[in-house]
Amino acid sequence: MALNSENTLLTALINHFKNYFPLTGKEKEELSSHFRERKIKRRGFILQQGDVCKHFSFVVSGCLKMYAVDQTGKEHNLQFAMENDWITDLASFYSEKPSMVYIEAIEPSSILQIEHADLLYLYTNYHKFDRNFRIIVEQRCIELQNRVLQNISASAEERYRYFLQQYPTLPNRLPHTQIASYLGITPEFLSKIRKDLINKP
Amino acid sequence: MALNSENTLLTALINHFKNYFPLTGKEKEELSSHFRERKIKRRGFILQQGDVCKHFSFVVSGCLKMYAVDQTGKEHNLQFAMENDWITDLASFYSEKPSMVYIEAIEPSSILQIEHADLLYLYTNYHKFDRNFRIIVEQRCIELQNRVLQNISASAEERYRYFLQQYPTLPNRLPHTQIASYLGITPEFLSKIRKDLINKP
DNA sequence: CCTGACTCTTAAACTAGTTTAAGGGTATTT
DNA sequence: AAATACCCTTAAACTAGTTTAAGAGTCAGG
Repeated sequence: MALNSENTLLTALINHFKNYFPLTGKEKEELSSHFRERKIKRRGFILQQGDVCKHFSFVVSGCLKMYAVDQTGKEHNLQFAMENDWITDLASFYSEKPSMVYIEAIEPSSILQIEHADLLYLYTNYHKFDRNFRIIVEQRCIELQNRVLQNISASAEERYRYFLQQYPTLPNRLPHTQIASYLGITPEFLSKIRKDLINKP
Repeated sequence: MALNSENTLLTALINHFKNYFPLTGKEKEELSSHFRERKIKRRGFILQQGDVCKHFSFVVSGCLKMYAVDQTGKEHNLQFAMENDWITDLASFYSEKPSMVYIEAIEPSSILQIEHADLLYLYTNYHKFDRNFRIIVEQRCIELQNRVLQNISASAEERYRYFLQQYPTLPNRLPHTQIASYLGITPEFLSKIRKDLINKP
């Protein structure tokens, strides 16, 4: 497939890589031949528990969530992925074992996906893809470590304030139940926190 | 510096890389010229809050912890690093900004450290280092995500049981106050959990 | 050998967060 | 247009986890 300026999804990805080590012409061509565009409907899944996670996905537009479901049926949100975010279940993707989580679209979304074998091909043949994905994963690591720190040291109210700072647009884009699930509290208690914050912001 | 079989610290690192993409002779030589051995006393620091984290460290023996200190002076353990673990404050290391955390030896430890510029040199000149560190960071990411899931979905008792599975040797090697700090609970409550577990294991 | 600094435990009083239940609002489906 | 499902809030009763305090055990240092 030839590159052209009308291929807006792919140009979003190429621009994304400009934040790291920008791609050469040949590397861009490899992107276009190994990434596949996909539109996901609201409530559509790109991964279900029990399946092997076959793709590393880049979100061009929309919003997805990754979550685990516990024995009692409750959902626990591990990640929201919006424009220019990556999302995959790393544990399942590399081990090729069944995943413990779901990845579901919260809004209608456009994504670009690469399959496991194709990503390995890029890693093997282009130093730069190993490097750029190293950096992408490092940044995810930093985010996760901050979140762990919040979880072990901060109250629910502090965690919510931090969430608002980090994702200012999300409370308008998704139900509060989803945010409560991300913070590790009940929707009822989040409602109380929000009421308290109005009185003393 | 020439490689020889007496250099036990470095051979531990070379063996470690055999779990990923094993190193060539030349790459091993680069290790020996860019990693520096260090012995750290119990309670010795390799990073203090406010300093820039200058090293990526590989633990050959002993045990270190990374922790943040909150406004009230309480410590919150983010990571324990034992034999064959890596430890660094990624956020500070790559941004070269002051760190928010401490890294301190819990036991007398032997480590191998590489400086920021030297690691960039290895990344630039050897595809394999970018690749191996990508994999190392991915595994850390998987660990952190599991820990986040525990934090948002499981009770303190469940988290402690999971901790025992993951680090069976640690309760013998370090004070329980350290474990409580890692789990995000008070030492008093951990004590209660331990009592309960004896009665109904 | 003694002292002081940590560590672990127990227990009572407290607080942060959950559960259960109910009511009203707003989309989405039929 | 009605019906259903979902979402948000409130409140009362409950439970998980914290705080404060006190006592006993253990270890390193003078």
